[in-house]
Amino acid sequence: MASFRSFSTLTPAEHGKEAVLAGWVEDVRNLGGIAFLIVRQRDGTFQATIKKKSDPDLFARASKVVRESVVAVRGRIEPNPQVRNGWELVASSLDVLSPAAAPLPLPIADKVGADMDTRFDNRALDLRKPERRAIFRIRSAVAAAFRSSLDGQGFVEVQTPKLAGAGAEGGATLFETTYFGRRAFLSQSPQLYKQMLMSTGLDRVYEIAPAFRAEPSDTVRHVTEFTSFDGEVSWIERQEDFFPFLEGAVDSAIEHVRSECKAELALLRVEPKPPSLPLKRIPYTEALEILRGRGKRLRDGDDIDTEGEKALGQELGREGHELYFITEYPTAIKPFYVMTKEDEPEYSLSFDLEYKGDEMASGGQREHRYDVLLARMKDKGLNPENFEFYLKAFRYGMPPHGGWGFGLDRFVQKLLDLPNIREAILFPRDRVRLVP
RNA sequence: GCCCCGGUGGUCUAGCGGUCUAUGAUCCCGGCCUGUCGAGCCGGGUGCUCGGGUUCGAAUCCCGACCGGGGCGCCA
Repeated sequence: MASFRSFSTLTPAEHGKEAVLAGWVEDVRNLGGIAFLIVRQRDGTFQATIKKKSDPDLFARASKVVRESVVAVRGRIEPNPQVRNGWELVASSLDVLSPAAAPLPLPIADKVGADMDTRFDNRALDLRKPERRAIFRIRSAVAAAFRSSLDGQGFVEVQTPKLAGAGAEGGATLFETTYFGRRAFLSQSPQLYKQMLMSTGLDRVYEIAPAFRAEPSDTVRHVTEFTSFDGEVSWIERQEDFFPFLEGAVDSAIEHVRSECKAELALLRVEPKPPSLPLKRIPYTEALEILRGRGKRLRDGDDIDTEGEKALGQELGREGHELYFITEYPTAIKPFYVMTKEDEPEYSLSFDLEYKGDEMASGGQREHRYDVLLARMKDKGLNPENFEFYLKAFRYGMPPHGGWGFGLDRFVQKLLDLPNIREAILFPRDRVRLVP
């Protein structure tokens, strides 16, 4: 059995021949003696033409098709310069394979818009709009580029558990669930697991997987379930040693999207700028100086707040840097596993990767020395007993290593200048939305 | 969690004490039209989130609940 054809695969040699094409009816235009069905497929729309004179019954049925119904149209492909594609399907028969109910809960081809909430309540219909689907083709291209970039450099793609028996890094709020009567949590990060792998010989790993945060954040850049692109690399001598993997992956994603998703970018009216490597590195203390120069009051050791982060994005954007690292954050505001600078322990071998003034990734070199790690854990008020499964990996020989956690959804948002991270997620989860 | 703004036909909006048996568009239904491509023209259809209160009178003002948008905190 042959499947229905996509019209974009038709060749000029098929002009003049019979074909059956299926799709969604985007619009029905009945002009009295002639009617046009605008039928949408994955790559666009084609026109089916029905003449009353040649088949009054077909004409009557075609005129009554409810918009967004799925139909199959049989007819002859006739070249016609009057039509947008240069050809039309002159129909001889029409099957309504799945009629659409009316009215639609959401406009698709109409001239009016819809609120985000209405759209996400009817996401499957919302995604019928080509510009919505374009986002996810690009998202797919981004993930493919990440994979291919790292696969080519000896990385192993891994999957670590998303159900965990213990909380991870402390601070962050975890979703709690039950596991055959025991307490369990949804993973907020693969951090501890990917580090454990560093002790095994799987010394370059990455993972693209969901992460869960039970933080009641209500912003355009937070959701409770997001996709994290994590990487971890062993045998580094300094933090800088693994930066090329991350910036290389990001650069290749932008390049890949620019070359492979031209139609999607045009539809979304965006042109991501390729960065130039290596990306600019700005030490935290320098970032503070820049912000002080703009009149912001900051003391050494203060975290850079959202306002400051945006201001920095503007400042660096002016110099042509959309993507840049902020390095060497104060140790106090970083997790226990971060390695401190040897000469200035109040600062750490850590970084954030910023894109257009928004945080894409954070990471750094990890503390691989068992005793120091244990001490750091206690300093942070954590009970090492709860992390025994993790510490075991450090007790018997752990290479120096470092890595990152990178927000895929957030990256797609900033890449395409989407106003809200939810636009980059098929079925977003936030504080209030759990359905669909 | 805090701050600001908002909830009007299926959808998106105007109205912000009486002139609202509520505006416009889109949509849906019916009619006309043989080349539309944001099709056009004519007619019809569907609505003030909920609960209190103020008032002679509430879509409109006040209080509360629920829901939504944005900002902050937090972070990917």
